[in-house]
Amino acid sequence: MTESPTTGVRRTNTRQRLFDVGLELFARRGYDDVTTEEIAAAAGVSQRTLFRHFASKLDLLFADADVATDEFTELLYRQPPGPVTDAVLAAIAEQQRSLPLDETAAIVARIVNETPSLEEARRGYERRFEQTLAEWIAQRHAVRPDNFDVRVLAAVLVAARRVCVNEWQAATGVGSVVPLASRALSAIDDEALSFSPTIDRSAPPPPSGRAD
Amino acid sequence: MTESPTTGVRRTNTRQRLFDVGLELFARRGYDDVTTEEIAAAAGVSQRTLFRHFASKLDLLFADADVATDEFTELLYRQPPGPVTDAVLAAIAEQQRSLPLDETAAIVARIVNETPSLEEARRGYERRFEQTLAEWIAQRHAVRPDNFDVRVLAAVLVAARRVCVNEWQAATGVGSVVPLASRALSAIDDEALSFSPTIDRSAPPPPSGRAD
DNA sequence: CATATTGGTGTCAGTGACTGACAGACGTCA
DNA sequence: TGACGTCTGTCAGTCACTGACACCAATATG
Repeated sequence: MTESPTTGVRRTNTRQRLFDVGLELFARRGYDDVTTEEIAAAAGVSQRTLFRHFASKLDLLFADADVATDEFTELLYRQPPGPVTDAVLAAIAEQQRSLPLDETAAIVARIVNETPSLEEARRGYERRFEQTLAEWIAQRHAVRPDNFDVRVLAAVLVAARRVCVNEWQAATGVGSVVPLASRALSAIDDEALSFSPTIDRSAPPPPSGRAD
Repeated sequence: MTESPTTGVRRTNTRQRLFDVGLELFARRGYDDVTTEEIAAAAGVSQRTLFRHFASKLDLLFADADVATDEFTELLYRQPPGPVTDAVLAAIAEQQRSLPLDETAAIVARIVNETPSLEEARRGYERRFEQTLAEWIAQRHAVRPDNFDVRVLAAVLVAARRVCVNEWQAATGVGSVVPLASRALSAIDDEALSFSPTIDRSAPPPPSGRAD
C-alpha cells in the first residue's frame, strides 16, 4: 500500500521534500498558480523527478489523504460485528483520536476548498476509497463486492463522510467530527438493505467479476 | 441553464456536429486516443472553435449528461410535497418514461465505463448536480442550502443515484432503473434528519452565505 | 580490487489540452 | 451603404506529462 524503504533513504527524502515544498507553494499562491517546474526547482530536483515520485500534480496534493484513507480502512477492519454505520462511526472516532489536529490535512483542505476544480478532483479520488469500503462491507455481509446493495451503501457512506469532513474543516477543525458523523449516519439505514443477490439478475454471472 | 438560440443557427449546428463527431470517435477508438484536434478537423472546424463551444474535452463528452441533469431538476421541482426520497424516486420514474432508451446516454456510459479516469471525472461533474439538489431540498424544508443536513442528504442522494444508473447501464439498459432506485433509496432515511440549524454553530453568519 | 547491477537522477525532445490576441467573414439593422 | 455583433481561423504560447537515453552512486559479485 505505502512505500517499502528497501534501500530508499534518498527516495523518501526527495518525495517528502517535494510534498512539503509543493504544499507550501500551493498554500501561499494557490494550486493553479504553481507549476510543477517551480515545485521541482524549489525542491532542488528536476521536473522529471517530480513526476517519478508523483503520478500527477494532483497526486502530490492528495498523497497524504491517501495515507489517511488507508489508515481509516485498517480501523474499519478492526471493528466488532454489528451494523455497518456503527462501525464507520467508531472508526471515525478512533481516527479522530489518533490525529486530533492534523496540520497537513488542514492545509490541504484549505487549498482544496479555495479551488473549485480541486473539489471536483477530490471526488474523483474518492473512487478508490469507495471500492475499498465496498470490499469491507461485502466481507461483513458475506456477499460479493459488486453486489448492488453493497455498492449503494459504500457510495452513500463515502458521500456522507465527505460532507462531514468538509463541514468540520470549514469550521477550522474545532471540536470533533464525531457529532457531525453521528448525525449524518443517522440518515443511512443499512439494515434496510437485504444484501441478497441483485434483483433483475436471475442468474449471477458464474465466477467472472464484472470489471468496475 | 441551456443555450438561448439568439441568432445562432451556425452556433448550434457546429456545437452539435462537434458533439456527434466527438462521440463517434470516442466510441470507436477510446477517449484517450482521440485528440481535440482530430475532433475539430472531423467536424470541419479549427481546434480553437471546439474550445469556444466546449470548455474542455470532458465538457464535450458530458454535454448531454448536463442537459439530462437539468431536466431531472425540473422534474424534482414539480413533485408534490412529501418525503424527499419519494420525490426523487418519482422524478427518476418520470424521466425514465420520457426517455426510455437514450442512445446517446448509453454510448456515453459505455465510453465512461471503459475509461477509469473518466469514471473519476464524472464524479467531479456531480458536484454541480449536488448543489442543485441541495437547493431543492433546502426549499422544501425552508432552510438554507448550506445547512448541514441538507448537504448530507444531497450528497447521499446523488451517490445513490449514480450507483443505480451505473448498475442499470451496466445491464445494457434493460428494464427500468426504478426498482433499483427504489431499493437504493430505502437505505436513505431523510426523515431522520432534523434540518434544524447546524450543530456547533450557535450563531449563523448573518446574511453572508459561505461560498461553496 | 575490478566489475556488473540497481536505483535515483538529469537532460532533451515531444505530445496534447487549453488560452490570449488579432484579424477576417458573415449576417443584421439602422 | 456602413456600423456592429457573432462566429471563426491562425498563431504563438503555457503547462502537465511522457519516453528515451545517459550519468552517477551504492551495493553486490567475481
